[in-house]
Amino acid sequence: MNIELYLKEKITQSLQRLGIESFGYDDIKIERPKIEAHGDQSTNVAMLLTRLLKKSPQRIAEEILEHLELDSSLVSRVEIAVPGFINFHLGWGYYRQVVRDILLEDKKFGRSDWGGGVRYQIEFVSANPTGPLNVVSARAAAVGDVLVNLLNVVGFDASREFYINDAGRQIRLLGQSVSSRYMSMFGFDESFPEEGYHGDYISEIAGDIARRDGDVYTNMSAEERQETLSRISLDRMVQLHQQIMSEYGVHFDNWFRESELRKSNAQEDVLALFRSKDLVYEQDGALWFRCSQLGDEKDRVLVTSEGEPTYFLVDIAYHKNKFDRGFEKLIDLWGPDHHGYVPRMKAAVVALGHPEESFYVEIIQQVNLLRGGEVVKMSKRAGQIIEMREVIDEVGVDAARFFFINRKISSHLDFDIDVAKSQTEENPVYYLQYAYARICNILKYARENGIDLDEKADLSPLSRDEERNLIHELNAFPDIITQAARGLDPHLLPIYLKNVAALFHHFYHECRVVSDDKALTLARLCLVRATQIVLANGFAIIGISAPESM
RNA sequence: GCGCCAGUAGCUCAACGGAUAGAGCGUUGGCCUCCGGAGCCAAAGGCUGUGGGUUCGAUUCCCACCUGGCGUACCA
Repeated sequence: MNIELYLKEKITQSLQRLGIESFGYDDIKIERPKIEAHGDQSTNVAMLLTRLLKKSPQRIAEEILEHLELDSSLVSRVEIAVPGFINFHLGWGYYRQVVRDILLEDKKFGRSDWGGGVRYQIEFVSANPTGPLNVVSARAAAVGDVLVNLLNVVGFDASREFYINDAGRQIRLLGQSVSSRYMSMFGFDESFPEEGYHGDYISEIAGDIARRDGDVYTNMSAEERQETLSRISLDRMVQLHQQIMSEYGVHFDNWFRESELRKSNAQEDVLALFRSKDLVYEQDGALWFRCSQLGDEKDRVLVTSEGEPTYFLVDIAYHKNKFDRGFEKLIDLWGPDHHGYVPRMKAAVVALGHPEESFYVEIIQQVNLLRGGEVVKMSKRAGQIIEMREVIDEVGVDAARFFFINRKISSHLDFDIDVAKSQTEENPVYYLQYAYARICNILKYARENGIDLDEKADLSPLSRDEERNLIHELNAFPDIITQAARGLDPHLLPIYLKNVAALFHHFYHECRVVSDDKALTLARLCLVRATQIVLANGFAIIGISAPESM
């Protein structure tokens, strides 16, 4: 049952009895106080009414209480606290019901239909196929994946998309870079492009091609060879990206190729639409978009004076394509180097005829890798890039995902490799998984001693504070999920799960589960099982494993 | 210059506008005859960068400033 709705309804009734009608009931907050002495649920309603009623909050709270009718098995005590809070202490009748509900709902506990099936698309990572994935991509992958999980759990219809920039100048540069390295392996000197890609992986790709196909490409014209090698290299990079995402547990619903978009002349449709709305003009031989009228700081070029569509124009066409596919809300996760790009893209979405709120950009802030307490310096030009591959190979998928989710996505993240790979008490991932493994062990131990979990067992033996605190926290799970989804704040989940694990460990140390007291054992096994359900459901959203033993 | 992000315990970070600002790590001291000690308990540690404002109430919202990171293309 939802105790917050129950209390809100009762308070509303009380207010009506007091003759208070014109009041924003949505502003009434029912929340869990931070401090135990303040009860299990608390409301600020009396404080909100001070200006309207011109009385002290305490006086108002007293009047509300006089007209409040509550079920005494659910709410054991109600108090008024100093500024004017009304604090509710919940009863065991309520707590037992919570455990029952969790056992009954099992994997569905935490799910809701709050989102009403609205179709979301989240586009993330979308790294250029001209090089290996870096650490920011790893963060974006974890965040995007968890966001989609969260949105789906609360009843949206969300899907994952990876955009492959497989067209344009950078792909030509890729072909030229590989071609130059390839040729030098056969003793030919082909100039390396000025803005080419210098990483070791370019030589590796060239070497692989040389081993596989020999010198067959040396006879081609430079143009033909570069074109061919570019296609081979591209396919290979995309394949590598797909493989690593799969290992990382991120399964995109769609890998969208820019080249397909270009083939369909989608840019022309955008230009035609913008022309019809008088949103473009020509100047200095280029075609400009009047985005300064739509919130951007200046107008931007859509077609260069060379007649080439800009990346921006193609990107507009891509976002139009997303809407055309029926998505109602788009979320893009971008790197910090693209935040200046947000206003123009928002302008474009509006120009396409969609409401501004239908398009969100979340900037995934940068990641500092730390090793031995020192920031690992990364320089793209020098080819010193820590690859996503190295990180997940070194620290493992569970730890990597957990650490990337563990921060607000708008915050810079210090990723300490030593901590992430440590298998000690320093590592919060193990703290959570240890709680889960311990639960599995207790259930196993009980079975071995002839006591099977009975989900219909009498729960009245539960009476300790440690039990009640744990149940109270378990009960917050659906609310945390909703909050995390609504605010696009995946980091709330690790925080919450750490609390659950801590309360469980505390309970474990204070309350012997499997004992000679059969009735108490059965009741506590139900609580242990309920905790297991919450941890498992939380792990599933974060995408980390739930080990039965460690 | 303009824009974005951040500034909270020694360190890494939390805190839908709420009450005495919380965790983890690190430090100090306790707890295994007992379902897993990868655990538990306790102590110490703070003028929430600075100054104003809005509010019954501000770490949170607004303005100004300081510090750090990033961005500011007819590149992608």
